Amino acid sequence: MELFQLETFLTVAREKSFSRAASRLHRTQSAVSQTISRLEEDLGEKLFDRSSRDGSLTDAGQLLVTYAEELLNVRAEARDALQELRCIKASW
Amino acid sequence: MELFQLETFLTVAREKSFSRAASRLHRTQSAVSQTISRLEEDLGEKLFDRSSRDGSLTDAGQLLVTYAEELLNVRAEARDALQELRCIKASW
DNA sequence: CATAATTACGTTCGTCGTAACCATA
DNA sequence: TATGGTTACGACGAACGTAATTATG
Repeated sequence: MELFQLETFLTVAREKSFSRAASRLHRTQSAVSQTISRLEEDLGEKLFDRSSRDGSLTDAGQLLVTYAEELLNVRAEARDALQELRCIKASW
Repeated sequence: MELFQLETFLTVAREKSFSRAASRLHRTQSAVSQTISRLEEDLGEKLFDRSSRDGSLTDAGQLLVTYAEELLNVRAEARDALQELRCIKASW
């Protein structure tokens, strides 16, 4: 479970579509599909229900959304904090 | 900035040594060194002060510790939650 | 049938270990 | 000079895109 995979997962979950997620991520449908497959394999859980093509999440998928959001938010905070530190040090 | 890299970083920071971190992570010194180098390159910041060999953190390194801890904790929570879901579903 | 997702294939990039190298206490 | 960290090198795995395939509405 890496942040790159979670970013992909969350984009698909939000767009409710592999193809729209791919477009938003500037990747191909194929790449997104492969990344999600690897994440599912790693977790041992399907995250999306492929039977209906409306991009609906499984139970595990729904559960993961919240954690994925938090993880990506914290990473963003970390980046901001580092940037802030750079600014402070530059003004020395 | 990926969780794999942060796990490596945090282990080095806690052990205050690349070699002890490597041992704990069941990797070689070299692998740990390379992973840290890539992370530093990605962030555009040195995280450890190599001049003194006591494994001391730079300002950026100290700042990152807190975020790295939180990120790894949240991932652990996510894994626990998924496991819990599996147990619940198994009892159906 | 048209659109969405998966699979196959070759390429690229990050991590790995081994081994050689550099540095410092 | 012994120990800790880095660099060079080749191997492996995960990501990529293209293109062919499958499946669903």
